[in-house]
Amino acid sequence: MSKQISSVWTREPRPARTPGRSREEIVRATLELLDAEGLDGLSMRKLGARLGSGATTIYWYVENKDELLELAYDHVWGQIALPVPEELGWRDTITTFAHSMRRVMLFHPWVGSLIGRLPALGPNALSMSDRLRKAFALAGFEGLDIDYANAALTAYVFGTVIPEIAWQSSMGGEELDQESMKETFRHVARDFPDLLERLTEINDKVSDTDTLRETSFAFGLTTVLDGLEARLRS
Amino acid sequence: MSKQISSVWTREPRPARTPGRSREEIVRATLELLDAEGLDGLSMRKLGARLGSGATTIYWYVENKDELLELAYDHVWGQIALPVPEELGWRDTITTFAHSMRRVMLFHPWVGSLIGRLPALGPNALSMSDRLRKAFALAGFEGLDIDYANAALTAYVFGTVIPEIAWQSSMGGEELDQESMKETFRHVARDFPDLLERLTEINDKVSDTDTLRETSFAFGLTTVLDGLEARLRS
DNA sequence: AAAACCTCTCGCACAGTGTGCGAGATTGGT
DNA sequence: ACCAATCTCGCACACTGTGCGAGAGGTTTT
Repeated sequence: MSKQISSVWTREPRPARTPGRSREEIVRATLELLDAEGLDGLSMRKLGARLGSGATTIYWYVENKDELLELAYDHVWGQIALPVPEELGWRDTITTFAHSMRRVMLFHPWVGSLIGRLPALGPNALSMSDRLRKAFALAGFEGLDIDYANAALTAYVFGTVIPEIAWQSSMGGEELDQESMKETFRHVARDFPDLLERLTEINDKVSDTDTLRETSFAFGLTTVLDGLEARLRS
Repeated sequence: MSKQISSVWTREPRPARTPGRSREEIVRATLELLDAEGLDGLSMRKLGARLGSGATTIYWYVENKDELLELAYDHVWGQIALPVPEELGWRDTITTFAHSMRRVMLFHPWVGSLIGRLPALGPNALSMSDRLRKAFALAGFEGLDIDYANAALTAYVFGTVIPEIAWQSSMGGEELDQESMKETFRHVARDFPDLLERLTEINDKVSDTDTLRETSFAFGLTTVLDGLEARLRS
C-alpha cells in the first residue's frame, strides 16, 4: 500500500450535485482566463470574479491551483485531431496529428510552461497516447517499439513548439515586428560570424518567420518519420 | 530604429567596479539556490540572504528577476559537452552531445520550466548553436538545411527531457518508489485496456524506469539521426 | 580641506499571490 | 420544523516582485 502520486486524476472528484458551481464550469472559466491572459494572468481571485463567486469557493471543487491547471491542461489535449489511421495510412495520420498538435499548442501558449511541471495523466492525454499507439502498431511496430516511436514523435513536437512559444511570448503580444527581431539577433550574435552570415542568408531566402518555422517543423517531422520508417524496414 | 526584445543580452551590463557585489557572484548564488530548491524556491529575499545583503541590492546588477533567470539559464548551456566533430565524426559527436544535454538538463530540472518562457539568446546558447551547426555542416548539410537539422535535433532532446522532468518532480524528491508509480498509472489508465496491457508488458521486460527512459531516448535519437542521414543520401 | 559627485546598499511600502479556517448560508430529507 | 450535508466566502497569514528614496562609502574636482 504505497502512496499515490498527488494529482487530480488519482482522487475521486466530488460527486456532482445540482446546486452550486460545477467542475466543468470552473474549468471552462479557467481556460478562458488562461487563453486571455496567460499563465501569469490566472489567479484564484480573478477566476472567482469571473465566476461571480468568492475566490476560495473554487477550493471546494479542487484541492489546489495545480489541480486546476491539470484539468485545463488535459482539456487542451482533447482538442488535437487524430484521424483514423486505417483510412489515411500511418504516415499521413501521424503528420496530420503532429500539425494539429502544434497548432493547438501555439493557440494555448500556456501549455508550454506546464509540460515540464505536470505529468499528463488525464483521460484526454491518455486517449491521445492510446490512439497514437494504434497508429504506430498499424505501421508495423511491435512491443516496446510502439512506445518508443510514440515517445520520439511527441518529443519532437513538444521540443519544437515549446521554444516557439518562448519566442512568441517574448515578443510580447505585439505584431510580429520582424525588423526588431533581426536587430536583436544581430546584436546578441555579434561575436558569432557564422551565425550572422546564416542570418543574412535567411533574410535573402525567406520572407517571414512564420513560414520559416513551419518549413522547419515539416523538415524535422519528415526526418523523424523517415527515421521511423528505416526502423520498420530493418 | 525599432525597439529591441527585452532581454539581459540586449542591454549592456553595468561596468564592473571593484567594490561591492558582482554579477558573477550573484549568478553563482542563483544557480545554487535553483539547484537546491528549484524554481519556486528562488526568491529575491532568499537570494539576498544567501549573499548576505538586502534583497533589493540585486536590482542594482540586474533589471528584474527574469533577467536573473536568463543569466542562470545561459550558464547551464555552457555545461554541455560538444566534442570536436572532426575527430569523432558527426554521428558520434551529435550522439555524445545529445546525451550530455540530457544529463545536464536532468541535473538542473528548473531549466525545463524556462525553455517555454525565455528565448535562449545568451552567449553559451549561441555558442552551442554555432558548434552544433559546424557539426551538421561537416556532415554534409548545406544552407538552411543546417538550421533545420539543428532544430530537429535539439527539439527532440528538449521534447524528451522536459516531460521527464515533469515526472521526476511530480514524484517529489523521494526515492523512485516505482511501485507507487505503477499503482498510480494502473489507476488513471483503468479505462484504456491497451495501455494497461502495455504496462504489464513493460513490467515483465524492464527492470527499472531509469534504464527504460534511457533506452527510449537512445531509440529516438538514432531515429532522428537515421532520418537525417537519409536526407543526406538523397 | 571642503565640496561635489558617483557608486552602491537596503528598509519600507504597495499591490498582489495561494490557501487554511471557521462562521454562515443554502439545500434536501425526514 | 428540525437536522445534517453541502456549499459559499470574508478574513488573515505568510509570502512574492519591485519602485522609491534616504543614506553610506569612496573618488574626483575645486
